[in-house]
Amino acid sequence: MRNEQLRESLKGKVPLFEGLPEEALDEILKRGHRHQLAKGFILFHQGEPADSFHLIIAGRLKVAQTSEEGQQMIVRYLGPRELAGCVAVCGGLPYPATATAVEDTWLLQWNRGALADVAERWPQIALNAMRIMGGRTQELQDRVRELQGERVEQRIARTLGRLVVQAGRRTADGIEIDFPLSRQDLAEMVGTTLHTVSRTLAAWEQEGIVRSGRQKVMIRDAASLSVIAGSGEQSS
Amino acid sequence: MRNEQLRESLKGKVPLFEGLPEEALDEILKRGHRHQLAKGFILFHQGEPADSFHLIIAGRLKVAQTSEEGQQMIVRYLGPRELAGCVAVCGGLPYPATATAVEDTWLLQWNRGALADVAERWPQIALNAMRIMGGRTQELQDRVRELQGERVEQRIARTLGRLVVQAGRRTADGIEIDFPLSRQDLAEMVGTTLHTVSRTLAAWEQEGIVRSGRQKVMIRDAASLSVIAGSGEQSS
DNA sequence: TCAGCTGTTTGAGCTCCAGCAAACAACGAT
DNA sequence: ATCGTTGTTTGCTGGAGCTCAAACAGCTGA
Repeated sequence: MRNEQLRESLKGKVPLFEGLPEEALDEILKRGHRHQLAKGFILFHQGEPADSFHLIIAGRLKVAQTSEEGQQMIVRYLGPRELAGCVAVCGGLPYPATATAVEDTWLLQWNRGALADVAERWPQIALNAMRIMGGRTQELQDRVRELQGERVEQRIARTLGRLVVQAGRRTADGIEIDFPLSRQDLAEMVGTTLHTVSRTLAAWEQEGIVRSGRQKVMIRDAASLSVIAGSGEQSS
Repeated sequence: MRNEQLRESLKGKVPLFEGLPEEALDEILKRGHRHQLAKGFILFHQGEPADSFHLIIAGRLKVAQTSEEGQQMIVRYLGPRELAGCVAVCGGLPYPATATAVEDTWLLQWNRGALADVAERWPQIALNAMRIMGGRTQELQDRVRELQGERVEQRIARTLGRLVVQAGRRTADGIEIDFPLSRQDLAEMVGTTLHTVSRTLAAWEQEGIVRSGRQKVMIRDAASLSVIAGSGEQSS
């Protein structure tokens, strides 16, 4: 992809660079390093000092945290135009989680110094960064609340709903989650076991709400799904 | 309290103002408005536009979030030298939660404009703000992981451990949580019911790990507590 | 084509803990 | 002192969902 195309494809759509003049965007993109990561490879490890952050041009990353006892949790998936490592680099903290490519992924990378430079020239970037971090905090708070008060089925529905927004691809018979997503992955996002996820999806498949296969989920009836997400299905 | 005493009591201890020269601290404190909030009163409501943020001089605030369905969750308690509303104001977002005084509380308040001013003069403040936000994100991630993988007893132990650090007061027979904390409150922090909290504390009281009364918890054996927090007590 | 691996399904049992209920205790106000 | 309010204790019951187990299916590479 030529630089110009790249700029076009990103213009006005990257939250971190929102509100910047075009020449700023040009300059900033020029300073980033292009970079590729094959499916399955790790971009950074939890606990490493955060010396650079990454804008996803294409592909998808899984951000996951592991506790000392070995239990894993998926923090989120990141897609095109989203940032990996932004919270850590801005805060001067180690990476709080491990980022793995779940598809072949193209990135644009800046180191900490470059960020400081451009943030000084265009303070809007610092504001944007804080807004992004605030949004993430908000999301995590919501997730804690859900874990505390909602049933598993409801949480699976919510999680799928979010994935539809973040990574849904319209197809002939529904909206498909556009990257390989196993039952185990879904379980680690929701806070349950792959067994329960499997059973739940099977039940929904009966009702025609989803269709699913090996590492594939397709939503056929988003309305029903959001009813379940909102209230936890009190039917038969 | 005179201004000078105030400055002394805060110097070098407020995370947001870390690394600032003394004259900066002076100037900043001068621009803040003193402010008092009696026990039980609300500082700000969830959803309100965040136009000011607050440094706690003395007292304690409860930060809680309520979902549309009415279920409550306590995000955290804030004590002296901590900031309320910082994430929201910095990010230009509405307050994500409601802050209530659980004791008579003295505050120092700045509006958004004042923050922008001082952050422009001393950019270190912006960096500190981001580090604080990053830390909060980290904490919330840990909490999500705990909710997903740990038993209630373990989570209660962890929560008490954190409260000891944040608000523990050494006394003759142990460390007491230094503000009124009901079973219900603890339950909303942990993600369980007051019944389970009550039962768990009763069991621990048998073993001499805690002593508790009406809105009071005292830790007598912090070591045992952290063993439970770390591994979830597999004994008889 | 077959073997091996990884991911999925499904069953059975059991446990943790939420939900309901009712009594009890501490505190504050009159 | 007494009453009402608010917080706590404790028993009982049921069910959601975790755990263990085993079979099954889809993909990959030799």
